[in-house]
Amino acid sequence: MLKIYNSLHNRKQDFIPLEANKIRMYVCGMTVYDYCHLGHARVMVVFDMVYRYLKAAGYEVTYVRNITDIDDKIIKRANENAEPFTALTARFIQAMHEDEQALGVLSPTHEPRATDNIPAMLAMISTLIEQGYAYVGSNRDVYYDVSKFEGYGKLSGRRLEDLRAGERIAIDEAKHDPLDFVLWKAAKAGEPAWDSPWGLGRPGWHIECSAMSSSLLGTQFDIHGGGHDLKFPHHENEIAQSEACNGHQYVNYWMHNGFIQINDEKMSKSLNNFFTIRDVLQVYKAEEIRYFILNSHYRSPLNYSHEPLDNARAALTRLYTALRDLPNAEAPVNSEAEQRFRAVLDDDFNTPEAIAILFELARDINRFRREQNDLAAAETAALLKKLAGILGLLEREAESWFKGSGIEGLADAAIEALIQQRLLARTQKNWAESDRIRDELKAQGILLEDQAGLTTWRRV
RNA sequence: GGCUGGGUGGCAGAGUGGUCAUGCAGCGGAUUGCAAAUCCGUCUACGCCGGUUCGAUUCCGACCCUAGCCUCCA
Repeated sequence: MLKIYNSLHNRKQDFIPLEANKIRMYVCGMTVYDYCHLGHARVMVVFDMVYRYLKAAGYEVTYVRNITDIDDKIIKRANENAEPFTALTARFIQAMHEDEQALGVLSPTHEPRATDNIPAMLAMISTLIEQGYAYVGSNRDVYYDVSKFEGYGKLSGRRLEDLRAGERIAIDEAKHDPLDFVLWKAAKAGEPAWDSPWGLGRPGWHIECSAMSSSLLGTQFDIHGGGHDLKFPHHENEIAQSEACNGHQYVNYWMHNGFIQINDEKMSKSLNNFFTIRDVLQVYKAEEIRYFILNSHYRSPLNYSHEPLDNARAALTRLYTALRDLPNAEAPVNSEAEQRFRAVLDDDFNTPEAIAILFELARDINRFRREQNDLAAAETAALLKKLAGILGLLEREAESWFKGSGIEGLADAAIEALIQQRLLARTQKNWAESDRIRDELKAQGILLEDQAGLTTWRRV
């Protein structure tokens, strides 16, 4: 039985989909005005893992992740660059897709863009106005009236009085209440704008998710995910909009992933302590980043530094070592290891425990090899690959992990030639020459390993 | 101030009312020409103070420290 920690109730709950064997899931995606950073990588990878596991668990999953391609930051950045905002967003959507592909993130079922869904947003805003949940402000902006929605604050555990007592809410004369949020923003001269019953303007941020999720998944669906910082106000406002508009519960299970931190502080643009995915890919392999993310629980904070990434490299090397040079085989069906693997993922996606099971399998494989039980080794390796694949790990060939691209440094053929020379020396028990060649290669980052009369090599 | 979370061995990071996380590192052994890899064994833990209990790192309460949200933010 799958259990999910539901942020709406702050506890783990049995997961029961609205429709048997089908899951409808929505995740808040990126605002595309810059390169994605590691925090975005975490959302991508975490929910990609969720998506993969739910499918592997036999569900038919419809996964929607939106792209916010119009908002204040986009307009500002486009103006700074003196380019149309559409050129800016097209460029960063492309970059985002490249980053996702590098990280082994599967494409969602749908990837709607805000600018393609303005009519659905207008319809929703109209309904909210008709039903008395929204009003047109003195500045022609349309606002949501939070006082009209009884459940406001239920996701984030806040009460309106507490929020009003806060000192950080900007005073805005156009609003009835400082907590009211904008649904439609009237355009200033020169800004991108769409026509609406309230004049030219653009949608507020929150309305896009409400409108697009409803369009693609229906007015009520199973899982809604996003970064922890979106819980308030973004997700709270989505609930207010959708439930007021549709008159029933919006989302059954809310999932929020924890942050990536730098020196125990949140990674963010304002603190200027962020690393883009492509920065990190200069130093670490994509699979190492993926391992780093999945080796902690998705709700925990995750501190970024070279140590856990180096650790990921060592850990993946151990796993790929177990897989190396084994023939293809059928994975055993419904093994004890697989059952435990599924059980820990059923427990709110406990990926660190799942990874621990992968290491048990690696040890089993190594034992079988030692016993010369090649069939059992190959079958266990197939199981290891199968289970790791649910996490999006160990999907490449072991040899390519060890030998890399070979673009830099010694060519594969040159390495092989030196290994042949060394083998000759070894048959003559010329250990000095043998060790000299091994040291020479080591100096160029090539590690030789002699086993059972064979010499294998890898780049380190 | 209000609301959420955390504090685990040298590091990272799970978990549990009473034998084992896991990976890296360390130590001992096997194997190896020597290594590497691998296998076997092994040492370092549960912020602090009380309470419940036969027994708490795990439950409860106080305290200390810490992160996040309350403003755009994954």
